[in-house]
Amino acid sequence: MSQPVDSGREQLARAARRHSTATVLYHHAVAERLGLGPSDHKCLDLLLQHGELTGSRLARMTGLTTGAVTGVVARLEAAGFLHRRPDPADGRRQLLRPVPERVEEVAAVFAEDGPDLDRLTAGMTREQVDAVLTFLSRATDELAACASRLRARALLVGAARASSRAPTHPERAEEDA
Amino acid sequence: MSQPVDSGREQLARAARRHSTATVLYHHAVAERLGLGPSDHKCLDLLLQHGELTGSRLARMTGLTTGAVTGVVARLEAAGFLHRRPDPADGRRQLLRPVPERVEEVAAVFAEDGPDLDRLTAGMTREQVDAVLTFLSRATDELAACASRLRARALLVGAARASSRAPTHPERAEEDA
DNA sequence: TCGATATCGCTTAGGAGATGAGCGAGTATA
DNA sequence: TATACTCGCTCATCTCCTAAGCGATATCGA
Repeated sequence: MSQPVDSGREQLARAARRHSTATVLYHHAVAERLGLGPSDHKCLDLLLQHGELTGSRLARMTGLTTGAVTGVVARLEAAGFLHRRPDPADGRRQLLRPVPERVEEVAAVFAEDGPDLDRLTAGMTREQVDAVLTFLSRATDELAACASRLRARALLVGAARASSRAPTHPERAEEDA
Repeated sequence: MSQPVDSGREQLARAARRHSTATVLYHHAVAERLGLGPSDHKCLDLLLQHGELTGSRLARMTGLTTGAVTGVVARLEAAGFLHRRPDPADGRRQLLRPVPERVEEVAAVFAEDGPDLDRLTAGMTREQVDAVLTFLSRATDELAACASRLRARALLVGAARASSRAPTHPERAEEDA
């Protein structure tokens, strides 16, 4: 292996890649455990992190069409994970928020069959944990930005193919995640 | 907020959760960019990390049925991402391996629209980067183990429902990922 | 103030992809 | 050698996503 710096970077790239794959597989397994599809779980996750969202916002964040989101919301509501109410400020909108009791069940799955954070940081100093925290936070922002870039580019290609005529499709990806 | 320790743990949990969601969304966006479905991308990822796998192993690792894997392999092969050859040691098996040239295209997508690792670790000492590396590595193992546990449990439930008669379904999840 | 345009969530038709079951071929075990 | 298992594949079926378009509401411009 070349210099320690390059070796370290490659090591990190590999580790991040493997971690990424493991995360995706785990996320899918959790969804199945909850009796949800991957998209449903994704949306529920976003809902838990944001507290309250509209359907269109959810569509923009996930890259799903509004039609797909309608299905997701219907399933999540039927399963009792989600409560919806009309937006008092905008008659077109629905405000979606997770249902606390059901959310606790989700949290229970994570507690029972999720990674043990204490074990992950065992033997680390506060400074080292902070470094991990910084890395995760930066990576989250980067990933969200990259995903939005990728989706925006895909839309441009799609728009070029269909030329003008904007469909129901999300007009532009959202950097927020 | 309570004690700094608890606060730190919760902070880490939240960061990990957000990072996880962002990862899943990014993974999906990359798949679309490559013209692949999420499962296809997942399998390709595993193939890239392991070099060569059999179909049944892929099914066990992803939790997909063998029927689904047949479709995944057919699509990946048609798209030129994958080469397959019969296992000389076992006439039933097919050995699947990624095609180098196409893999470079995938790598190009990551390079162009992937997170910049240097920026993520900017300002960190070697020791801090090592901490991140340790965390990622441990988390990867934990996630793989948890996913396999979840899937194994789901299979038990399924087996209890269908009682005996094992289907084509993956008999047990694999810890390896 | 009022018409034009956008956005919201929903619906529908159609298709892609996953499941679940079962098959023949090949391998391991008794 | 006979039996049980594993491999990858096929088929019918189902679920979920896309693409397109609709009515209702909101916003902007003249």
